[in-house]
Amino acid sequence: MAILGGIFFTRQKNMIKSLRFSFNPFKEGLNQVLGDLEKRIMEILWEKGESTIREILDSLPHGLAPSYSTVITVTNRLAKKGLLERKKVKKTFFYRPLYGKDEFYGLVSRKVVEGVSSLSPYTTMVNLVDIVAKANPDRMEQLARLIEEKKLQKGSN
Amino acid sequence: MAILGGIFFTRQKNMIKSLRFSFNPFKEGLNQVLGDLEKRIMEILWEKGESTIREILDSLPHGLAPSYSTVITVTNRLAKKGLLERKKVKKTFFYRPLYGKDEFYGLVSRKVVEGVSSLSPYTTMVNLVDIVAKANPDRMEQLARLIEEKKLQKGSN
DNA sequence: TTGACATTTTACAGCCTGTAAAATATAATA
DNA sequence: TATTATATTTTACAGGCTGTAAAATGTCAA
Repeated sequence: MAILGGIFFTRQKNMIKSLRFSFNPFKEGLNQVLGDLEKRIMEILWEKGESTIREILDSLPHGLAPSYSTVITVTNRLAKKGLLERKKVKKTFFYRPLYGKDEFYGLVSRKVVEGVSSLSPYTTMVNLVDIVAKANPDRMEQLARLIEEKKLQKGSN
Repeated sequence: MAILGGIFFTRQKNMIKSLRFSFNPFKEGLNQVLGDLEKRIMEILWEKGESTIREILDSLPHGLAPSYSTVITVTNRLAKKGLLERKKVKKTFFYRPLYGKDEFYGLVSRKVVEGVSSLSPYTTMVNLVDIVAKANPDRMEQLARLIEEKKLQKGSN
């Protein structure tokens, strides 16, 4: 255990540095990337910014809340997967998201789009255009603008 | 077991109709969607069009090939996941991809892009444009064209 | 009927998420 | 200081996934 600026940091055995996840397109929203409990915990932490296990537990819907130790296990797994930072203040551990919610969405999107683009670039483009056109026609202009901007950007490099 | 047009079809207990998969953007190519052995089997079937377990086994790199029963298990799982059709001719089962390789890539791409778009539409667009610009600058024009076409298409509806 | 070969059943390992009891540590208090 | 309250770590199991394969069962052909 090292002391840094008055805060005690512990390195867990299997601590992992970088973000890890898999993507299930047959689920919805955050459940595409997180399990049910994982998702509920992340949402609490995004809301509160930083919490102890006890606080997380108390924030879970009463009656539907799992046990204290279950929350510990899953929260620690989120830390191992690179989603949370864990720091000890005095005697208690505080967990804090390493990425804001939007930032996290962005990282997931980035990684997934990279992956799917590497698999089949043209198809991915076609699909995105089609999906945007169907779901948010108003975004088409936005997309066109993004492309123009990117082209200019390239030109100026 | 039902007889249809002289071909015997068997419905497995847990036969699943529609395509199912999850996507791991930290892997490469088909391994984003399939396990190692699953991938090798699909590639053999895409190449051969249709095969028996025996043929699949014989097509696997000698020395690295798993046992006959392993191939059965994994191939049947691919059928359950909606990737293969299994039909019995006389006494032997033939396995055939329900989707061509490109078609499969397309379906995966479609589903994944749908999923990630629903999570965060704008970010997904930004990322795709950025990734395309970085990896295949020549595709930028293609993308712009796709958008124009889609806009026209919408106009004529 | 007996083989040879194919298919189904059953099982286990290792990874994942949800679940939680048991064991251990630690701080506050009696 | 000994006890109690609370937090953390360890250990474990279920159920889902892929890889692995033996064992049991089915079936055609000689």
